[in-house]
Amino acid sequence: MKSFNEKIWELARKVPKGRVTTYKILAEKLGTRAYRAVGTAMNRNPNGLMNCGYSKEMVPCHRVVASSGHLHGFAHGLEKKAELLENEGIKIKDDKIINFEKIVFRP
DNA sequence: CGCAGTCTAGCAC
DNA sequence: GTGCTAGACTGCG
Repeated sequence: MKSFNEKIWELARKVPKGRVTTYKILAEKLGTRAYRAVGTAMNRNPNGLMNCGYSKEMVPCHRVVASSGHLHGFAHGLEKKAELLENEGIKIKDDKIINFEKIVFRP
């Protein structure tokens, strides 16, 4: 039985490059409504903040945003998060994802 | 904009 | 070991 936290990373890891997901979706997939717990798990993810990027075992925290497509808190700073997303082809404007409904990954 | 609901992790006793 | 607080959220008033 994987830990709650492990499940979160597993789902987040499934998000393809150039796509994003939301805390809500992840929580729903886990069959819970603890959206906060999802964010907490991400913040405490043992993969290491520096691994929030381009390794296969990574957990792309920067691809996980609020349900409204707005960038919420990020340990590295929202500017860093926006930078990573733009690097994947995702446009960010005023800390918000453009065409969010088009790139959001919903299993 | 502000309050309540839900779950985990961390700190205190 | 048990209990309480805080937190990368969301929905409703």
